[in-house]
Amino acid sequence: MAHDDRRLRVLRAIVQDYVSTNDPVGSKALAARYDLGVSPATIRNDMAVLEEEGYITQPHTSAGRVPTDKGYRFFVDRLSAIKPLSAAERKAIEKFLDGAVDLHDVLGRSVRLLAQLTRQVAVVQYPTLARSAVRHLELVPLSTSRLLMVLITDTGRVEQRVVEVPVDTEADTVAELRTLLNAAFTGAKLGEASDKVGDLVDASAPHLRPLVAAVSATLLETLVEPSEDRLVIGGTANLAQGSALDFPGTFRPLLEALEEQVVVLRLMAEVGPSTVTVSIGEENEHEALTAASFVSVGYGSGDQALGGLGVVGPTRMDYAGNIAAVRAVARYVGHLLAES
Amino acid sequence: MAHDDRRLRVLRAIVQDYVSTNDPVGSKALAARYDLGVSPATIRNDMAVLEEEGYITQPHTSAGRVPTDKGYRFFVDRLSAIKPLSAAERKAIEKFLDGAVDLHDVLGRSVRLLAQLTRQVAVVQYPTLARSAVRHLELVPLSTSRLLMVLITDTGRVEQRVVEVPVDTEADTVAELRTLLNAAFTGAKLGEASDKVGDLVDASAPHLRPLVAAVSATLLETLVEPSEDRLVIGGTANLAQGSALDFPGTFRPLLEALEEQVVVLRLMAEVGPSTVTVSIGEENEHEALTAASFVSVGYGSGDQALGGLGVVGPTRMDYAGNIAAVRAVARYVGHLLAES
DNA sequence: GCTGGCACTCGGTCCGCGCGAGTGCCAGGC
DNA sequence: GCCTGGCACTCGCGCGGACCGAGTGCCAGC
Repeated sequence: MAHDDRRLRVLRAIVQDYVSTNDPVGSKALAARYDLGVSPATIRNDMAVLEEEGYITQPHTSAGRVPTDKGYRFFVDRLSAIKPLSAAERKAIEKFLDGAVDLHDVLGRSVRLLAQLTRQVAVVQYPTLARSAVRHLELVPLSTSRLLMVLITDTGRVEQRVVEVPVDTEADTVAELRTLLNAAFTGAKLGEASDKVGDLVDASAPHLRPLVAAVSATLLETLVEPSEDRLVIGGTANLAQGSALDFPGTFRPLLEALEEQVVVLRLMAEVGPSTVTVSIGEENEHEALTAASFVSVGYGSGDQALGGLGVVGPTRMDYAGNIAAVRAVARYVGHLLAES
Repeated sequence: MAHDDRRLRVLRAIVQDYVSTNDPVGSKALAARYDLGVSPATIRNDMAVLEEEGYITQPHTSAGRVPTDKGYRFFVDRLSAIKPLSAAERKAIEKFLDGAVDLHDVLGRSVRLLAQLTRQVAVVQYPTLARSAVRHLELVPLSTSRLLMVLITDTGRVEQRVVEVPVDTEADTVAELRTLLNAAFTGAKLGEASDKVGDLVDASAPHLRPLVAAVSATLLETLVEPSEDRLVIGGTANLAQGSALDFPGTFRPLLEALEEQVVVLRLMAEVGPSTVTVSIGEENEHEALTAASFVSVGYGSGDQALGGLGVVGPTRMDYAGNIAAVRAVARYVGHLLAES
């Protein structure tokens, strides 16, 4: 009804106002700045209801209202149209990401870009190995009993491991082994590599078997932590902005949690491609993030995300803008990775 | 003389006290806590001299004294014995760095370790490519006109670049090319690679020449920014510690400068192996660092540093401890890199 | 040349007060 | 029935003054 509708508009106005001014917002200010068509007194009544329902709260008596996590959640869920980026912004994105020479460069630029667009802390995950495919597997002899295995994926990741081989190995054997392994693995998703290993060992010539087994084992090891998950973080300077205002006490725990990576990776694990996930304040399980919001999305062209990226900031953030920015950057990153 | 000697002891006591308490230190407190053998009044006289000479200063009248940059410099230059790390600390270092699987892992652990030992922001530079030697050069055909060049160095760095080749190329040709390039470059320092390129092109079979030229050019491109210099930063949370106390205004500019990397890299460019460099406050050219000190050293077993590492913190830091920690970690990193 | 004493300075903290923003409630009007 | 204007009330914030104490510089005496 018209009733609820107005209340929604009031809530929206409160969120917008608070996000931009960082001051608890009162009924008079609302009436003055937003064309709600009613008097402050009416707005007060609505605000009382909104407060009772838990969408807003007063920091103290005789102060204005501030959205609660629930209020932000409601607001975010009703964000009808994602505001598209301006032409200038799109231009900036292209210009920023263009000319990246490799994966590291692409992700480094992305994180800087995202931090700059949103003025928040940006986080970009490397493409997961499990969902990448083998482009090439290289073996470099280090000594007769040690090989350097270098895995190159189609997403541009490179992992290297030293393999201790059980028997002394000559150059010819290594070449044989390399050919065999590449024939078997090139083009295969790493997540499915473990299925192939058994058969591959059985099917190899006897003198290669222990070698195939050793290298395959090392290959599979790259799929577990810590190498599997890597993260680039940027824009932490943005935290120092209104830190005192936005984060009670200090934001040290937040920085620590970000450096831990684990926390962020867990959040990122849930993201799907093209659907932006927003988790707000107390919705975050980790304690250090209960005053923060996390906007994230997967990137990658297929149906399954190769990795995730997002921004972390105070719950008092420009959700519409950040969602748009995160989505746009993810799309570009997806394209760039598909291209190379 | 005994005179100057006592004054030095007073300065040292002031530095130590201020570092540990973060309070401007007065004559009475000094006399009480440090066994200087004289009364507060005498200390006051010494302090007046030290202030006149520019080693200490008062934040305001009726406050205690605080060391100036010059005071810290003097103190650092007279740090007679570097206090060795405790056995427990050495143990911790070994334990922390042990089991690293690759370069990324080694440097990531080092930066965390250093941040933890010093409670400052830690910075670790990747080994410079120019001073690394080629371990292997791999070429993976992407299409008939594009090759993926993967450079693997003896320091564990891996760089990849797409090479657009001028003519369509078949698998056999690529194999030839790979053999040729590896024969030429394997074991060579990258810094000296440019000398070889000319001769190599001339000496190659005519059908390979444009390919050799293209790949060599790309190889040399890896030696310039931005790929040449990479940095890992950790422990930024430590900045949030006493930030308000240690950094006037906010420490935002400092975080920004760290993220820029360029500033730190320039500082790092000057470090030599085994000689710890300390630059204090205003000695740093970059404005954001004028309230900070930087303790750095090169790592690497040879006579020339492969890269640098260090810590950044307020001028009010435990120089002796940080120097010891930085040096110890650098030594371990050097060993680890030499091993693999 | 060191020491104890003394007067002085001045920043930090606490307290009390007035201001103003903002609220809740109520009676009246569309 | 819902909105509106009016009104009394609450309470955080900012300001100014007073107090306190740490610390200093100076000086006379040992």
